Amino acid sequence: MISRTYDVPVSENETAPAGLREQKKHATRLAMHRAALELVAEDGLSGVTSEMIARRAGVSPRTFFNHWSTKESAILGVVGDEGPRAVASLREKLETLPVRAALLAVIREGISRIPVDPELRELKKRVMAQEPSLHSISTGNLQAMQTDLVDVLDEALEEEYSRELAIIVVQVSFALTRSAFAISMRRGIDPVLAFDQVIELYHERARDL
Amino acid sequence: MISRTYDVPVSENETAPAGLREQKKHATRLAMHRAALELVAEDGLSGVTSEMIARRAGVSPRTFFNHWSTKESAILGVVGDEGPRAVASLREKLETLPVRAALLAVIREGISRIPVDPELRELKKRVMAQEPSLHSISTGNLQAMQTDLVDVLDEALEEEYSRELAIIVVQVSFALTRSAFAISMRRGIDPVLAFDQVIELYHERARDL
DNA sequence: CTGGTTGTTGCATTGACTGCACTATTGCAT
DNA sequence: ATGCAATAGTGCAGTCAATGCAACAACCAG
Repeated sequence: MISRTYDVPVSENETAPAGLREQKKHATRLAMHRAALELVAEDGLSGVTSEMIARRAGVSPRTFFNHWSTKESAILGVVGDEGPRAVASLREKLETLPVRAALLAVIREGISRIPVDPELRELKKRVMAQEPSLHSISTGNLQAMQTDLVDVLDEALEEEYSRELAIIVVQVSFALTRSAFAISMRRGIDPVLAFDQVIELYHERARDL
Repeated sequence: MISRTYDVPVSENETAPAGLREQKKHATRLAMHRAALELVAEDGLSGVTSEMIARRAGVSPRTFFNHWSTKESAILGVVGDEGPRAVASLREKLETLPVRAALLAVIREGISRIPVDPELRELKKRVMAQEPSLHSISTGNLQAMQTDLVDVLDEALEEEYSRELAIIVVQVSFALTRSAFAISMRRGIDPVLAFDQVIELYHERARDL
């Protein structure tokens, strides 16, 4: 069978300790992610090639692209397709929660699933600060899922302009998410914590500006 | 002097009829933009190369990249750096308006500056619908300006957590902008009109979901 | 007409990314 | 333990986006 590209999250505390095979694969992935961050921190995004990253991680250039679909996704340590999980989770929560609350809960869940390697956080913080173009890419990665969520909400809301409302609610919620990431990076705090603070600030103070 | 990349908006009703030179340049730009949209509508983003676009537009491949920094920016007909103008405008409006209103006014101003070619709107609508990855890129282009606006607001707000509040307000405002573009594309209506509707929906209905 | 400016082009090059065929490990069943 | 199937890693060749550079052509101002 053909080897494919994964783009699945990097983490140590992954579910399933699994076999030796999985472990090695994961170690390779982590090595590449770390190498990517280190190199970019040193020489800047444009000063680093996929080949350099591969070399420092001790793999062939081809292997690099078997794991990451782009150079940038290796740097960001991205984040496979959360879409399906998010959709299911949203459907479930909509049975007991109002729209906005349900959506925010789903997002919070997603954020808390991001692995937090204390070693890499500082590195990533520095990299994100010095390479703004990565921000767009990072947030772009979320975009895919948004469409699916809009569909779910559109279906759930049975009002007039439900599609428009769904779009707005999803966009605004992800705006809060991006704010949380920005603040989390800026202050080096846990993303979930930042998210909670953002929600509070938004409700208590941001509305009457 | 060296030829540089422009990435400046495509429009017919541009300020300054200018000399023949300007006219030709503009015609070339428009031809490329149109060619890009047409080709992508026909064969999809990945089925189109920069060379094909250049050929259909009747220019050399090199000229293509003299005008557009990426293949995608030609498709989107992107929009040069509105940053400085937006910053100045925001500073001015902050003297008479509250933060959120000032920001929204600046954005509305920016949207209304986008040229609206009825011929191309339909084409673009189709392309955007069938190529979701362009959405991320389109919104990514706005991201650059956001940082600057955050700085201005941070400075203007003299509260605690002013930076955090500034981030949130800007992110949310741009979320509304993206919503407006999405809806504008979806229904084929004027972006400014869509923006106004979004603002109203947000205030009147989206808050209590 | 003339010279300076600016848009256009060709050429060569780098680097991201992919398909394919092949090797090397590992997991599993016998 | 041994052999087979599945999957991770590799090498290679190729496509295409994007850029620097130098020559060239069109325009514009005097």
